[in-house]
Amino acid sequence: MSRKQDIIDAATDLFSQNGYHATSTHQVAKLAEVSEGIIFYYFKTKEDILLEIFYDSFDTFLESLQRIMDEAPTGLDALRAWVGIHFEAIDSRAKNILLLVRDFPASLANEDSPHRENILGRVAKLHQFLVKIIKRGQKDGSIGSCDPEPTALVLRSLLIGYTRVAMLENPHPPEFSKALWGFCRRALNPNPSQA
Amino acid sequence: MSRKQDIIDAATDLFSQNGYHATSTHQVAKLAEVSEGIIFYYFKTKEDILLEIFYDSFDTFLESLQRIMDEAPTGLDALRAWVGIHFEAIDSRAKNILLLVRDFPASLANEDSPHRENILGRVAKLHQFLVKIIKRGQKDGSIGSCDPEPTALVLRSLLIGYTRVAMLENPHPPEFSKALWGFCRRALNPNPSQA
DNA sequence: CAAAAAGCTGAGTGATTACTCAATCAATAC
DNA sequence: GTATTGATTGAGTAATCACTCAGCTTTTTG
Repeated sequence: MSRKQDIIDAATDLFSQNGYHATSTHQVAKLAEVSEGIIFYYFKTKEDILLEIFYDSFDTFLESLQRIMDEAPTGLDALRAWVGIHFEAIDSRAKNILLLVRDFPASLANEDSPHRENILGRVAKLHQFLVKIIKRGQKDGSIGSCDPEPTALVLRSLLIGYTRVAMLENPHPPEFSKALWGFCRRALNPNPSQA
Repeated sequence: MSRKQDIIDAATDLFSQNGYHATSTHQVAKLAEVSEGIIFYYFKTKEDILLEIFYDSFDTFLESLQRIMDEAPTGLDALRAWVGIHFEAIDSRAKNILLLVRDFPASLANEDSPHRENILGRVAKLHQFLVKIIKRGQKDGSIGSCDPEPTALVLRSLLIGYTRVAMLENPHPPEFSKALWGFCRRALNPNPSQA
């Protein structure tokens, strides 16, 4: 394994466990068993380590999503699989996801952050995937009629919030994930109810 | 206004704008037009300022929720009003909420944080409010049958996620908030659909 | 009014820490 | 075998920043 990967691994461990700010580059170097200097040979700044972890994780996530879309028979199935990725991350207490949930927002909120564009670009890509999935579901009859754009945003919000809550507050028993999916299914049900 | 409140106001401004870690106590003192020393006369540590802001905001939130429950005619109406509080916070770009959304998670994630109990206690209170609202809705027929505990968690997750997304990414146009509420209403519909 | 208490100041401090750099080592090229 | 390039080291540095404290001012109390 490359030195660079060692650094990323150690940083992911420490950042997710103790938080980005509470972790020093000294600690990262120690855990990765490299000198502190080399961190700054591979990364311009400490923040760049965080960003690289984020971009890598997100891009991997987008790739899985693409695979899911190709394999799922219906739009609703694709959505279920997308939701499932989140559950898996929660169950395995995936460090990179925990890291995102804990420490990411700060740099995003600043409207003048130089990373905002890169980040929002990836988020937009995910959003478009979801919109596609919803439209597909509406075509194949597995998802009811609704405006795909806002619905995609709602779904994204729900899963972000749920992942956050589940990872920060407590483990999530099966009935919670079942309830979440049931909630979505009812909201997206193609067969209109009698109001 | 008291000096202490001046400090809280300045801290809320700066923390929400630039982030907790990127803000120094020196800056807070300057904006509040007080000496740096007095910050530590009123607060034991910098973190205590953040916690006080959080506790105040959360307690105010819980009070509004109580009022809402007393006034709303049905469970579903109470839920709608609860959702509405979030929309108002987003629309007004409420600083204390932005602050929570941005900087809070870190101290929560550590299982051994001394604040974890206080925080989770308040969260549990909110959760119980929601459970009560759902049960009430099921009794008065405005909400369909579902397990109240997990459903409350799902609703809480959804609103946390939505507030986060709306505040960090972009303004939220009316059709988004409408879509969110429509999503909830369909998921909670008392009239079962034909599967 | 005197004394005590509370409120307030801002220069100072000690510890931390992201980042640098001159020097060494390893590998590749010629 | 020598030169060049890239990889790696770790001691050093400059800056930051949360927090302290001795003393001043204002308010309260008896």
